[in-house]
Amino acid sequence: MRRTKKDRQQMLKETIMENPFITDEDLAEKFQVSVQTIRLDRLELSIPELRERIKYVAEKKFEDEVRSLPIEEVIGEIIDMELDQSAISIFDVREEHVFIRNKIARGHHVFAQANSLAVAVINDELALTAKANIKFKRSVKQGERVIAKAKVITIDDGIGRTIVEVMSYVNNELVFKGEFEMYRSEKSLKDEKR
Amino acid sequence: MRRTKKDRQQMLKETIMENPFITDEDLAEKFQVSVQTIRLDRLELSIPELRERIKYVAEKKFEDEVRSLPIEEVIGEIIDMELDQSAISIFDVREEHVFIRNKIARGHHVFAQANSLAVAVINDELALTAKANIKFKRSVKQGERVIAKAKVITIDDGIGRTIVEVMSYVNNELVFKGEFEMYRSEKSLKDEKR
DNA sequence: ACTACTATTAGTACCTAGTCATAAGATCTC
DNA sequence: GAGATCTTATGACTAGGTACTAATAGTAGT
Repeated sequence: MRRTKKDRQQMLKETIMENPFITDEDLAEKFQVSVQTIRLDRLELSIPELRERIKYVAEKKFEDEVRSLPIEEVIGEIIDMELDQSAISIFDVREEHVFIRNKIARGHHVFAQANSLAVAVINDELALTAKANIKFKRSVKQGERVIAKAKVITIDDGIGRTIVEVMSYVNNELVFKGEFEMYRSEKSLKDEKR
Repeated sequence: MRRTKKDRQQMLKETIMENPFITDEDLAEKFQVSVQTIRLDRLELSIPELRERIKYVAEKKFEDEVRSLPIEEVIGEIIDMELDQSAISIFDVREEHVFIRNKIARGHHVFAQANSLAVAVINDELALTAKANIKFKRSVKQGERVIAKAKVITIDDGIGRTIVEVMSYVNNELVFKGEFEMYRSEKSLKDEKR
């Protein structure tokens, strides 16, 4: 025994955790034991073989991708939308959106939800944010659900600017307020709207 | 020939593209040809075998992960920093940051760089954005490098607010300007600073 | 010293999803 | 009908394993 079995198995776990691409042969070399010992260890620890490990990583990537791609288009999920008028989206604050230390949501995520909703509500090919005036009323914590409501205030076809107001709430409490001046490339299609 | 060779190879490419986890046997079944034909096709199209494909996906996921974890803390890379005074970060606009249609960077990414730099420059345990007044001067395109410069304007220990101004440039041209009013939990440690 | 036990190593057969090379049959074109 | 291209079959070999059996080494208890 180079070291105790327990020790080796603990290290084996960690080694594979941080590099799932390592073969039994390499592991045997690393721990100065036979390949069979490594296999027994994996069996006891129920660590799958190299190919299964790699497959698992790849499959997770695939899942993540299909999840992140549509979400990337609009931050949060749109639940109501009337083009050039109003829109509502919800956004669940998860681990990846918060500061590690205090679990408070990073400002730019709350902003991103509001901003992308402001972009989405504009009935146009090209909508860009020109200016924004925002206020974070209170901090949002991990686990909370933010409901953003966008309202188109004015559509000025002359200079191609549209003002959108976005209010975001957690449990009916205002947490964020923003006024977005949006640039649009074309005239609004529905001129009867105010 | 069920269909022409070219046709089949085109479809093969697409099939594997959208599901890299498919075996030659399944592909042979799907296209009603022998396994050998599929292998010849892959050879001609230089599509690697199943295991190599899976490995590639898994490896990319690994790269992405180590890249995204530290970057997530501050959007962009900090290249200069004097706490409570100034800071500079760079941010390369890539595919995932732009609108598909026009390759223009989504506003919230440019905002995120500026906002997280404003958070980082504050010499405090807890720094949150309270208000922000921002202007997008011109749109930023995919492939461009945005350099954000943050400057602490005032530190008011009385109400625990700090004003940070962030200017972002592409090739020395101002693309974004923002004034952030930051909330901080404690007094600044260096009171001699203005 | 002998036994009991765990830990380790060795060896074999088998598996999947391939590779490479060769040969033979099928189909299309001229 | 001959050639060229395409398709299929066959056999030998590979990596990185599983599953199982068997032998050996080392330590502890009596």
